[in-house]
Amino acid sequence: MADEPERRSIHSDDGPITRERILETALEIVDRDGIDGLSMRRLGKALDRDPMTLYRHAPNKAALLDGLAERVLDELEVDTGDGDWATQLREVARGFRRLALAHPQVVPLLVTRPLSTPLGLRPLGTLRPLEDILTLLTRTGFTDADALHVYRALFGFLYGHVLNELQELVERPEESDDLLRLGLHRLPIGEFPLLRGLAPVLASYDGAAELERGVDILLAGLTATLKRGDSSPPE
Amino acid sequence: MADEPERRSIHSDDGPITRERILETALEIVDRDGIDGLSMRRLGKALDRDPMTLYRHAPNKAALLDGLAERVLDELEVDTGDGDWATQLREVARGFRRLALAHPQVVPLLVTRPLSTPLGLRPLGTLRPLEDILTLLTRTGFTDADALHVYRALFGFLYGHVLNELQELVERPEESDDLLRLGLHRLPIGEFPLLRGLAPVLASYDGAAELERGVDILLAGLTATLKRGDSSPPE
DNA sequence: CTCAGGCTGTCAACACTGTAGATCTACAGT
DNA sequence: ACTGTAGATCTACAGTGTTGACAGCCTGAG
Repeated sequence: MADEPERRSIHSDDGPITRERILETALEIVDRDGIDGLSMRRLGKALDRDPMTLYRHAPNKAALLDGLAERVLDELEVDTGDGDWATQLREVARGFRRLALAHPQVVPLLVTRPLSTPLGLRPLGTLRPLEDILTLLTRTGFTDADALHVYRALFGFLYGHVLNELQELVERPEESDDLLRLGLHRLPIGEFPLLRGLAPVLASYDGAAELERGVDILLAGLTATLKRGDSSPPE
Repeated sequence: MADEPERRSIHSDDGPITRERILETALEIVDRDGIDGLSMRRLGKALDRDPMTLYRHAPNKAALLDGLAERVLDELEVDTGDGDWATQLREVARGFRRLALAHPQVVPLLVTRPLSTPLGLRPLGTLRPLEDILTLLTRTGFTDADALHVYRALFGFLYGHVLNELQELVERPEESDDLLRLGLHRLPIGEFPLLRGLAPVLASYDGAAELERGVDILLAGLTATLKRGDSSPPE
């Protein structure tokens, strides 16, 4: 793609480091080795540069992690066209889930990083989905405030669902018995009868279906609850 | 409270270290200084013991963090008596929120730690709420599987709500203007008109009310969605 | 009583972490 | 040609989790 005629350094990599490239390789490392696998030194080595170079492009490691979360969240697309708001929200939910499954190791960052930064000071990329959803909803008749509430409910549920699904994901494929595969065998039968009984259900967890069901519940609840008040659009 | 006649060591603290005491002071540290403020050495110092002592009671720092999450979650009470399931769930939601607000620094641990451990191998204390809610729901007529779905929906939403609320919590009290206090002033007016316009609403965030509204939506959606199928209870 | 074994606590050491400070290089503008 | 500046590199420091060897105590067996 990029092959500059002049090479300004001994390095085999092309050109000076950009924030983009840093975040990209950082994402690779995190995707592969988890968050704890990312250290400045390792990142530097992966970029074939001295680790200290990174501090020219980010003040902190924390800032770098923020950037990572932003970068991943940037891939979330929100259709702000004026279609059916319900299906649009559903599409957002699916997109978010897709994102989370593509980068499971980043999800803790995604849901946790914003805790450290006040809303207004967050990277713009992080706020884009919020603004998009607000426009999407207000366009179809929601109050600003109601739109905000819907956003909160949706992302509240999304965060939670994704965390739940990622938990459920851990398995031990070598075992065939559900109880064993899930590690439930160890639970005292007397104290956890229901949980143990649910082994087969737990074993056949379907995240996509679970999400759809959740969104169903949410949308049903939303239309039912918001009906009293302003002009909430139908269907 | 405790003043043993015989002192078995030079230390001013009483008796040998217990896992309980470790987790307790660890919780204090985390509540005060955040998760990053907790190191084995600091914890050791707080307990007036050599840091290495801790490894007699926990194999890892990770295990210690797990224990912390478990300890906090243990405070969640679930009324498994046969009352109105909806209000019972609502009470669980309130309890969880109370917990999160009491130990905001632990919340990331709470929602994130289980990701590393398969469900069945998690500390029993962590699974207790799940089992309790299952009994609570099945007792009132839900299918096992449906009860599980309800649990998932509820805690999905709870996790998300709590994360959202804690984000919203950050403020800067020195400012009086909402835009400034939230740091929204910096946002380009052209790109984030709605978000900026919502400053007053954002500034007057009421977590409790937001939770209630969320639970309203959830319960409304649940009763509406689960109605087709088995015998879902009324009310 | 003596002795072994197992907890609990302590110490020193290792490999690593994030990052401050100084230094070096190379290019841009006057 | 000189300077300013931004990027990159090096060194060094304080702090991290954890391993392995060692000392003391308590308990139970012989």
